[in-house]
Amino acid sequence: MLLSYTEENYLKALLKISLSADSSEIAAGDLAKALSVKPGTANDMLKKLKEKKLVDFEKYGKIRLTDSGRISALQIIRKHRLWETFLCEKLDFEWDEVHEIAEQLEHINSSKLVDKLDKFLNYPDFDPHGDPIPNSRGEIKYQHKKTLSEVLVGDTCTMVAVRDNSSAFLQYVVKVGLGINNEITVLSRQDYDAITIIEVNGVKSSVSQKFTDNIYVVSNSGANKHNCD
Amino acid sequence: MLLSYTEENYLKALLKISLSADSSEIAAGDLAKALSVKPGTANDMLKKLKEKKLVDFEKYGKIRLTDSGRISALQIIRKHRLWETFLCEKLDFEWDEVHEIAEQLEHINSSKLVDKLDKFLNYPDFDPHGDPIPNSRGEIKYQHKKTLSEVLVGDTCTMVAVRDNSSAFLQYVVKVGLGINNEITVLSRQDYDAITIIEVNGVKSSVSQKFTDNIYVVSNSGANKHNCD
DNA sequence: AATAAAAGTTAGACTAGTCTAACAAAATTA
DNA sequence: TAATTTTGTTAGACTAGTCTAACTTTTATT
Repeated sequence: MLLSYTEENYLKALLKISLSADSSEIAAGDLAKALSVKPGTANDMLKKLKEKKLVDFEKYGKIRLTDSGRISALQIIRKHRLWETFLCEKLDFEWDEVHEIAEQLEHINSSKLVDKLDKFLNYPDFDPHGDPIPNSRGEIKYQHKKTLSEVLVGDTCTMVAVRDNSSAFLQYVVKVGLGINNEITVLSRQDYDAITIIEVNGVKSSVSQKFTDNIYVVSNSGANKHNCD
Repeated sequence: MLLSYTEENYLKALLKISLSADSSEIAAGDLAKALSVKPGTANDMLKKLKEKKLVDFEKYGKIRLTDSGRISALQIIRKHRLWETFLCEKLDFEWDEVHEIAEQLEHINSSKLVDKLDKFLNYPDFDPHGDPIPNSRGEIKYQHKKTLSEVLVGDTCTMVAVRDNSSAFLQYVVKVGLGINNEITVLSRQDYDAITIIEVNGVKSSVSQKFTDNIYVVSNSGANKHNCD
């Protein structure tokens, strides 16, 4: 099915919300907020998407992606993350610069291009932010990840992703000397305000709870790295 | 100046027409035809572009790109040709497949991306079809090229570009065993219908005038290859 | 359970880009 | 030069996507 640029953005937003909320039921208001449009605008588009059998909902009810809506959304996310990977790995972009450009590139319509790009990048499973890249069948490799806030004092873990993809946060992460696949040791954590002292490559830093909440890691005990599913 | 997708397409079409006609004066009808829109539609957009000082024309008169219109158009063509080069050289696309995809990619808005892509491709001067790629200042390397029809019997030349970029023609060119930078020897030419017998890599083929009109070459006498300006 | 607040829907209006069809000007041809 | 054909312009209408503002339904609070 051919979708407009705007329809694609609505589908992508719906999938992202349902993934981040761990529920397939989406409130119309959350969608409007995610897309920075007014509720009435989102409502109009939802009717159109329902007409096209890409979403389903009752009047005043929660929204769900249909199977075909979900498949379309996954393809868009696949394109977005493949392009981000391309920009970082091949064109030497910093990871905080790629999101805006990928927002445009994800709408390029050519399945042959996507597959060739995937091959060129050697079929990556994760993008530069650690987010999983759906394969051509829409399948995603999951990681048993947790936030850095959950790691116990004294434990060592490996950073696998960020939760906040904003440029401001990503730049801060770099400043702390942190990046995907870096080892982090949690040296101490204040009871009162959860300020955490971490060590990365021999360098110690104090970081806030807001920071640790936005860093995803896997435990370093056991073979719990990338490529688990 | 930020331009819409459609405005960009109008500017690009205007530049292409003025280049192919060797005149900067463009008829409104030619523009409408190039874009497959109705004359009234083109007229509306021309008014808008005139308002933005990207084109200039009098009522019922010929159209010209202004300097800033020309610069914008050159940047779009630069992007188009860089992406075509990327698709062929890095993603192994055939040269007849890249045009449609590049039509989309040329509208991606990020000057940093264009410059990094240019660097990644090692600052190419010509795209896979032999068309010159404007550099970041909008400058173009010209070639002293002529069509294969103009080459005298007995002479040898080097193919540098095609005039017809249609998939049908490009596929035919490949079938004859021809490609950019191949040497062509003109063995004979019929007076009556200009049917020409050429030899490429030891293989002889008979081709029509329509064919030879659409192949650009440079003479092999003298140092008259790529990179002349 | 009644009321207030929050969330969702609808109607009417606007813009960009397109169309058709009537009209006007310019160019061609007889 | 007058008639005809070609080319360009204008007016009115349509679609997609957006807005505001009024309205309705659902949810939360007292």
